[in-house]
Amino acid sequence: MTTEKIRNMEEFAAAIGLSRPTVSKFFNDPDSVKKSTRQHIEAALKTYDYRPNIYAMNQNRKLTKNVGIVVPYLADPFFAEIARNIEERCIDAGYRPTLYSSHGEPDLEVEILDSLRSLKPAGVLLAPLGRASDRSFIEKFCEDIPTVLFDSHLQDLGIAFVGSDNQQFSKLIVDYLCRSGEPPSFFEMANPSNPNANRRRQAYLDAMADLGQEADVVSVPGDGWAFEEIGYLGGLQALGADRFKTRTVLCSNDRLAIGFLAACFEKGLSVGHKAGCEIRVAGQDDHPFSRFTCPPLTTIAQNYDAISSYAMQTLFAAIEDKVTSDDIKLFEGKLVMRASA
Amino acid sequence: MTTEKIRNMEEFAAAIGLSRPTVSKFFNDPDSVKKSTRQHIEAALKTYDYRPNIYAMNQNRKLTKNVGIVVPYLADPFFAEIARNIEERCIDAGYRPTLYSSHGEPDLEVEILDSLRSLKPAGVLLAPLGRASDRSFIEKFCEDIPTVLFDSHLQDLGIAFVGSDNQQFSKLIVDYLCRSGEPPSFFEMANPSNPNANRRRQAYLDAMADLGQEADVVSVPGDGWAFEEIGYLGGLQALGADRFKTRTVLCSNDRLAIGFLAACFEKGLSVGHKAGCEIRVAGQDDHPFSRFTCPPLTTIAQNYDAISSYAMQTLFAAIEDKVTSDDIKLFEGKLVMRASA
DNA sequence: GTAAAAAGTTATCGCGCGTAAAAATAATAT
DNA sequence: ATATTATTTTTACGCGCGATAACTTTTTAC
Repeated sequence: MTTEKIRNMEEFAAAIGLSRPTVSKFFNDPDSVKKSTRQHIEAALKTYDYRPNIYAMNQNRKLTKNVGIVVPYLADPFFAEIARNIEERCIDAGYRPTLYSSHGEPDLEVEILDSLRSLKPAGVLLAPLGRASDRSFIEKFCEDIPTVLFDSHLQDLGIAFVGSDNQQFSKLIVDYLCRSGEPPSFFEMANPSNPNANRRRQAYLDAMADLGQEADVVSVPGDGWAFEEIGYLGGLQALGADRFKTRTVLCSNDRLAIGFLAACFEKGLSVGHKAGCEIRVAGQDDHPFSRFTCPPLTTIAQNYDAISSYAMQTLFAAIEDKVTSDDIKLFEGKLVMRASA
Repeated sequence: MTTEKIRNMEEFAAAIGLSRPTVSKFFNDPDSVKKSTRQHIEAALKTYDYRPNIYAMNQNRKLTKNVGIVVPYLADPFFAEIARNIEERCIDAGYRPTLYSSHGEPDLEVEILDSLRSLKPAGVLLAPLGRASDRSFIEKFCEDIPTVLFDSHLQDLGIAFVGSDNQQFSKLIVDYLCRSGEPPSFFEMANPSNPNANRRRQAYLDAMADLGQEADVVSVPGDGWAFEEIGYLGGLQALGADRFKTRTVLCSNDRLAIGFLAACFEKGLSVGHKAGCEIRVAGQDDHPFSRFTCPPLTTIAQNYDAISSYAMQTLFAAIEDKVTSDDIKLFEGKLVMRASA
């Protein structure tokens, strides 16, 4: 065990009797060296625990294997889940993902993108803050670095956008609710930063019009990312003031619905579609926790897998082929019927 | 607007008529240059949008400003929240945090720590996977890089451990439950990877013994990090088989409790401490969503702020003073009384 | 066994910056 | 005006690796 600490590739190469360029070639593609030397290196790797410095590697490379993932709010399990999904796919594809959260703050989003440049990423998957984002800044960023947007669409930015078909989401759930009972009121926060919220409201209005029903939108105050609390407080207020025209409430998203359910509980309203229940509640997203609410939340499931998978594919295609296919891919949601509506 | 793109510090220095070392000094400490040149640089910084490359900066520095944050499972809002808290504190302290999630996989934890070395971090805040962690590997890592452990304690590793006083947690909630009604049964998963779970079980047993009550531990199968599902499925099974000796259930943690609440709901059991309720349920952690369960969950609140704050302080003290104070800091929890128990 | 192909070596830049010592310039004191 | 001190500049090297060109050695082919 002459385990003198190996400090760099030079020392490692010397220790195993090879030249540095050969070792370098090996790390960039193990098959680019002769099989015997490859095995030699691989064996030596277990004796001397040496690893090339990733950041030094990337410094002078024309194309790195880095991928930046930026989400607006990581404490939201939806983004945590989708980030996890994307990270795994990146790793499997041989890339090195680095995850960032804007924590709901536009300044931080800018800061992240700025420092992301130092990483020289091959590409970036960005779920922007939405309305609060510094559009012109992101625009510049997208010009320099292949960027696929997801979740939140910023018109004409990035090489592609991958998200959910909010039109279809709201249409689907409105149809279901109307078919199975009373037409729904729509519950939302007044100033959503995420543009999806606006599309969902509009889709609700359209769907209701299609069915010849009278729409009823209840907007409650609140901004930021504490959706459960907004849904809870707003729900208490709206229920107390009897603002809903119907006893069926479609929430703009699941987190709002979770807060609204808590408000219903506090008001002593029994939620569900069964006989004896006083109010039906539905959400949109199929949030990881929606299965475990009381009652379990009826919702429209985002296709996590499809979104992250397609976003990755698009990005990799762009990286490898330098295609700038400015397309928009929207995935449909699936109705998930549970006890709440 | 002679906005020729500035590519590096060399070009930037040349463009503003200074030498690179002077500019370099400025970026490492704006006060280390004359006030007039400092103002000169700061003004120029707005004309030419140049930023030093962070990774190149760190390459040849004895002490970087990088801080690694590693959590076991980021899709758990508890870790997401504490990570957010720590990240903000790092930024405010002038450090650059980078966040990693092991996604519950020991291999990935090792991989993360390995690649973290390339970052040359000044220090690392690590919440290990726990039982599943590669202890000897982490030990080596801690020898090389100042590391503060949090949440999950690995004996004798790192320069310090910061976490919650699980003894006190369980004692507090057991006392409360006994005082306010029937003594609790303890609901847990059979093979928790997090060592806190074991401490909580033991603390439950001790607390019950202290009060002269008969303990009742119900362990349900399941491993991994899908605690809600484990609590839900296990809860259904345990309730169905009538395994609980009492009608008061203390869950090992809030996520398990959330799943258990869903099981209770499905079984038609009304949860709460009010008259007419059939079962009381309590958790431990004060998970971000526990306020919004139906009914809201009575629990013991972890002191997020104190934990992250103290962990940061300890790490920075160690970085700056090179103190290796191998101490353990446990924060007490606060009883949060809500409707569920 | 010899030529051609493949693989490895040496050598030298380059990436974008930190760092340290020596030399030059500027600001302040006497 | 000279000495003193504070800043800045020059110069030079280092970090850990990628990339390329010109050779040399080994392997494969015939």
